[in-house]
Amino acid sequence: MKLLDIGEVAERSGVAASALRYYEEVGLITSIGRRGLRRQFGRETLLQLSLITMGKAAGFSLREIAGMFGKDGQPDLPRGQLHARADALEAQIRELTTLRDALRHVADCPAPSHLECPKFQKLLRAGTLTAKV
Amino acid sequence: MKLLDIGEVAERSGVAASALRYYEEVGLITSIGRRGLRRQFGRETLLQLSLITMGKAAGFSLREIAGMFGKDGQPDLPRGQLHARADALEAQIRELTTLRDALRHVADCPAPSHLECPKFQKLLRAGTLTAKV
DNA sequence: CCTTGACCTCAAGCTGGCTTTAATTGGCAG
DNA sequence: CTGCCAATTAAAGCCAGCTTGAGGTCAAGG
Repeated sequence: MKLLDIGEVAERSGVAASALRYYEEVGLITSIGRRGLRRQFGRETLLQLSLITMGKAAGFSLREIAGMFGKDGQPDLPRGQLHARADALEAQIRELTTLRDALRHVADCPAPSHLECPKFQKLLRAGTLTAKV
Repeated sequence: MKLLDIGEVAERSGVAASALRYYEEVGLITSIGRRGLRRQFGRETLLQLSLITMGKAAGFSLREIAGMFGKDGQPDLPRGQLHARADALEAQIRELTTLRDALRHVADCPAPSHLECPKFQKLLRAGTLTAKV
């Protein structure tokens, strides 16, 4: 199995080498040896980085991501917790959808004041996070 | 129009008073006067905070949120840019959906190594962020 | 053999987004 | 009028997640 220098991993994953070192430091990924001083990474690291990047995009912290997948990319958590995560994600997806619709509404609605527009207010109230206005 | 003390805004919006002061400092919200020392907020602030909270949940920075809505909650941006935002959100929604599915897969799939599982890999590759593995 | 350039370590620094602390102010109930 | 208590300010502090810089190492190519 061909090993990868950190530079190659960086290039192929789009994650900066400094960030990769940081990820290793905090235990998110593992290098499987050195060539001289240089860390060598296995190919599976690229897949792990896909997961990490995706998790980050999803708004999870590195700790949370580590907790979801374990450093080898295998799940550490019991199924129930993984499902709970998935459900939380679904809630977030709904939030995002609301926001997207709100944005589109704002772009298209000719009303002078959006905060007054009933349609807009309804959109806002659709969000679970909405305050007691 | 009844004005609100910061404490009342904090309670009703779920945003800490210190955070509200911070938001005002960076221009995200505006108080419309003082009663003695105390800031007074209008009711529209609550709606603005809904937007802000939602935007944050969506992973936008405060700067970005400010740019989307302006401090009065009205859009600053031309329609095209708002639509572009909405489209970006949609992309993020797809990412999240992929992640959610990946999580569910991991929870349910009995395969010993998920990184090897073709179904899982396919899920990963569905994400736009996926590296050149 | 020598140079080069990619990598190394460690420490410090930075940005964002707040929170905390300390010392003060002032509206309002009694 | 008194005193309480919520609110005020400025400055410092904190966490995450990296990046940057200085100074060092070493494998490979010419």
